[in-house]
Amino acid sequence: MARIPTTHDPFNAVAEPKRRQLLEALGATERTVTSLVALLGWPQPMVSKHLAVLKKVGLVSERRAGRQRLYRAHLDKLKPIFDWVVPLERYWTESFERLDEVLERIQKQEK
Amino acid sequence: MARIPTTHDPFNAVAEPKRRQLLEALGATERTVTSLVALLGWPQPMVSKHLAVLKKVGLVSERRAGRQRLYRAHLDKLKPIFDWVVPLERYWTESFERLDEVLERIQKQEK
DNA sequence: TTGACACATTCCCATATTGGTATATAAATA
DNA sequence: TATTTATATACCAATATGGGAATGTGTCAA
Repeated sequence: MARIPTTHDPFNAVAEPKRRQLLEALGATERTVTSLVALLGWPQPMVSKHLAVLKKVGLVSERRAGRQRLYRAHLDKLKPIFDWVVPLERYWTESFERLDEVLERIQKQEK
Repeated sequence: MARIPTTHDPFNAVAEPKRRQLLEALGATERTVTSLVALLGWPQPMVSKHLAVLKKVGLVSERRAGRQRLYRAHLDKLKPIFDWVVPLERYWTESFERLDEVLERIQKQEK
């Protein structure tokens, strides 16, 4: 077997930083491929190919309008990532630090 | 170029579900490889190899004790993922739904 | 010192991926 | 109809992965 395909789930799809950028560039607005090319400064096939990956995972959808295609982000598809990582935050949050570390910092501040 | 190495950052390291399981299995407790093998039921080399990836990204650290190695998770290294995904939650949260959708649901409830 | 134990590492294979370049497709326009 | 515009797709190269099986390494024990 090999590595899990990028189109398998949101985790793998957004592991590529360019695809995160793409989602950010889309934000809440529908955009044309050309507009994304202009915005990001990438070669057009690169934009199309990354969009294709995002589309397979459902992170974007496409609507045709004449010769253009309008892409829209569906960020709710990131929920699995959200749901996985958020509960783990408590492990690095101050409220769960070891008591002695907290006390040590308080002492420093008192000096 | 090829795909970004799994050891490049937490996003790529954690895109593999087995590595997420491993982190969950570790949780807040230090564990031995053998203990993880028993807990997860995977072949030992598989556990070791996935741990090696997590270690390169800093998501786990290793401590030697006799012939065993004790692994501990460092979940704070997930912060980049947390910081990226959490601000995007607002896009699928009810408070940001389109007004007409909200109204439509309210009407249904009134029936 | 030899063996058993805990774990890491190597080798092999099949498979995807990324970027770049070139080309195909479809729609609008002259 | 011929051409241009907007976008997708095919092809190529280099690289890395993950699983399985085998083997290496270091440490404790008899």
